[in-house]
Amino acid sequence: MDFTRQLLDWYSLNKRELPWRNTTNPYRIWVSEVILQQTRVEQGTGYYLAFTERFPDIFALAQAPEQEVLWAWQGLGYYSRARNLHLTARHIAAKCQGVFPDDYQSLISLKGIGDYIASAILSFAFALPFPVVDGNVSRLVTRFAGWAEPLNSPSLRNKMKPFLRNLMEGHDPGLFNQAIMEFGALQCKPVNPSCHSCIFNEKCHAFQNDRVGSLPVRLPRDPPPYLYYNYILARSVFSGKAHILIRKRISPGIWRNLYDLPLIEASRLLDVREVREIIRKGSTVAHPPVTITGADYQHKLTHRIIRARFFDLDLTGFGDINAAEFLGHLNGSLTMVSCDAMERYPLPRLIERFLVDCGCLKK
DNA sequence: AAGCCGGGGTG
DNA sequence: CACCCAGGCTT
Repeated sequence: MDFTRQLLDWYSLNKRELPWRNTTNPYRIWVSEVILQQTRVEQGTGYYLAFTERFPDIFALAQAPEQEVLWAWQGLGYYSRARNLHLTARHIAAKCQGVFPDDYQSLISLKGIGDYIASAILSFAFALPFPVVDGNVSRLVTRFAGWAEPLNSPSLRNKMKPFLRNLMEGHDPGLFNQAIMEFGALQCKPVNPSCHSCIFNEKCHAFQNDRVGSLPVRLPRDPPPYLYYNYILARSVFSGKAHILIRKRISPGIWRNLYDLPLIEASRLLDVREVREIIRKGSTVAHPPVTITGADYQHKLTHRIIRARFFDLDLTGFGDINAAEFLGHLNGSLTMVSCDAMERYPLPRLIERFLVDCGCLKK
């Protein structure tokens, strides 16, 4: 029996029931693939269910304000995925009457759709023979074939697709793609793969040559640099409700279009005296009531490590001093919102954690 | 070609 | 701690 026949048999016995399977609806497939980029199935499933419930078709997504889309994405990370998803939904709704393109060139010209997602949509929704190359597939193939070129090297990528097209030949493209990814995810796992129960272990180059632990080859990354975020929690009570000052991160970079707090970014964490002086310079208040809120936070991203310290600034009783003006020299686009309204704003996990810890946000 | 972009689970 | 996940965009 050939490789693909064995693979498909394995798949029919071992596949997981996942909510985006058993559909040829390109919208649903697209949403699931975007959510699952760089994201584990277990982490993405809940988001997928909530997202498709809130935005059941491409028109619902196109009509929504961006802030709602980002809110649905809150905690998933890589927020440009959500912004691009929204942009492309608006494009397809307006320019294509909501109908998804069914050719490769049109698909990858869309924001947020690259080679992988285009191939996934074409094979799952339209049964066209485009092999997908994701982390699971490249791991399985490099091990099985014994290819030691680094992942993402041109030479490896050049032979990956022909290899897969050859295996796919004569079979259902969507089924083949699902099966090979599932095999990578469940059997040919990144660490401690289940080689002894693997149906391919006799033909697997890595297993036969004791190279499973050293394939695929991944180039080492430089350690991420530290960022130091000194945040101001500017609070005030009026109209009988607690309010805090938040800001929209409008510039390109980390957490674009999400909300955080007035920020003093520096080469280190600052102390109360330094922060008080910075605030004093930008306001008419001689002695800004700045205190430290509690323990520092550390938040790790793939490419940065953020050390965050939060300073409390209680503006209650400062009468008609406008809080945004108070800190306006730090950042633009500041807004005073009630704590009750906070749960409607998309927040990075770091800010969400802090606001919950200090009682400004309920969770 | 290289840098940038989140967050979380696992060993 | 390190590793890595159903990758894509920008420069």
